[in-house]
Amino acid sequence: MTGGPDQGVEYLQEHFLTAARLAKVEALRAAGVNPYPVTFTPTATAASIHEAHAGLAAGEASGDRATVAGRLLALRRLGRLAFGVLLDGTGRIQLYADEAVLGEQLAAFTDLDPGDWVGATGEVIRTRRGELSVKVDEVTLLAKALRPLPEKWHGLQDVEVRHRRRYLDLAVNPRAREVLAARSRLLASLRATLDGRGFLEVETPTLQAQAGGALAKPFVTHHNALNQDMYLRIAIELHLKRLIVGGVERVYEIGRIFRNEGVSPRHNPEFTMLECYQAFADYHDMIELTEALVSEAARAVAGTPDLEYQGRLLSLATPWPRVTYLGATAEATGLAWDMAMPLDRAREQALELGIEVHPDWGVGKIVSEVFEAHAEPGLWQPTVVMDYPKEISPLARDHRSEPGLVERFEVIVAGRELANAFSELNDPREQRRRFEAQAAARARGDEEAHPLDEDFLLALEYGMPPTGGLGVGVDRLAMLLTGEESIREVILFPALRPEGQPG
RNA sequence: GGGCCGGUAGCUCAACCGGCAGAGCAGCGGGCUUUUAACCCGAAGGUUGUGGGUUCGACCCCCACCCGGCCCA
Repeated sequence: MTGGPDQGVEYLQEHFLTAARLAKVEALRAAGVNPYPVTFTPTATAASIHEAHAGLAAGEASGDRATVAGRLLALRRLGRLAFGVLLDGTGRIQLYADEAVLGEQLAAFTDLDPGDWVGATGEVIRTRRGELSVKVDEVTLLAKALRPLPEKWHGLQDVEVRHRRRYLDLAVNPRAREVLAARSRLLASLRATLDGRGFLEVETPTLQAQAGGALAKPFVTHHNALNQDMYLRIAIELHLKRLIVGGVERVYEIGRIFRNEGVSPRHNPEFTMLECYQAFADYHDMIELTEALVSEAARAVAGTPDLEYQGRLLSLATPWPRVTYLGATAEATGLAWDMAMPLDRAREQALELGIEVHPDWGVGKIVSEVFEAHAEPGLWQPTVVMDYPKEISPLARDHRSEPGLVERFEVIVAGRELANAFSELNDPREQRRRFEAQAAARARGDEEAHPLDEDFLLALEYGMPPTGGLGVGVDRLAMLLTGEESIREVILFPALRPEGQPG
């Protein structure tokens, strides 16, 4: 890749493209013009002008004056007149510059470069060719760009550069702005739905002495003053439950969590999770809440629950079908599975299906591997999969009627997990036993097993009311609602390796 | 971690079997008073990701490495 950060001051002075812009900066300063003035006050936006003058006929002048500010995307010079394309936060508006109006000042306009930030004042007109424009009588350079913009027609195509320099992607590719805006509407919708139901939004620690609440490997860091290793959180769960213990009966957090896993089109090491907890609720209540959150978000972002994803129809319209975990696994494999089956038979069936079985695994863990490999990928339309094995769910309450299972569901959409929820385990002694089983797995070398969290147990011992809890993968939801197949397209600055040093 | 594909001018892309590395846009000079991928004329712009190797000669073939994309585990 060229034009990288390795190319500093010398590059700007030596390269013919940037040298030309530097020369313009110096010429402006010599003429007493500040190429980086302190501020500027526009009176209109591209969108407000288009809205206010939609009815203006071609060749007509509106009589209205407007001051706009934005980035110059293109400049077309035609002798004694010129046209510019200005992009502001709302869209594009044409600038029309005429020597008959500007006189000597036309040069100030035609000396601009695409990429420059510009303010312009003039009458709103529609040109003979029908383009709504500001007929410029005053132009101000707001910030000089020293580097050229990517190609105006093809935009910026290189995926790596689009991600490393997202500002360029946003400047020249309208799609980048659309995705950013869609994600913003998604977050606003999630908050509105929860706020409307009386949930309080909180922020809990991302830097923790112990990383719990999920089965995943954490990032380790170090606190110098305390001389202590710390972990970046892998879930929000355990702190929000402490708040439920304290009597905050409806609480949520939308926050970043960190998992030390490989990167892929569907995994970024840091990603955004919504978690919410509701006292006096169980997992049935959380199904309804999940449906509300997702269907409202679809309406806010896409305007409809009926989407197209990866070329296939995908309807988020509720209610979603409910299936059981064991039932879905049985249907996908043609084999019967239950928690009381002999371990040997579970192993044999898994091996038949090509699943490699670890000797420490119980029936629950084996079934979960089978489910993930054979059942989950086939679930395209949103499906509520209920009643998970206890062995893989150390924080969920025992099922009220099914031994060996817990009251937990996941929503699977497009073959992937979108949401995960439980009737929360609130018996402190049972929670301690679950943690102890996890600690044993950890001692056997399972790096993803849950650590025993005494501080969380202490909280539970003061009493947590019956509670339903829910986690929703916000990035995955953003992907569904925007039709993007890579998580890197819905994260503004996805994790990338540092660029290699040349030489 | 493994396999496949890619990295050429600021950007978007060419370059046949190994034989002088090109174009469009952007930039520079000139022309042009209704353009919107403006147009016309002219002159420029390159460590072909990095480092080795083979060869009379390498963008092209070989080896290693870096970055990215896709697939698999």
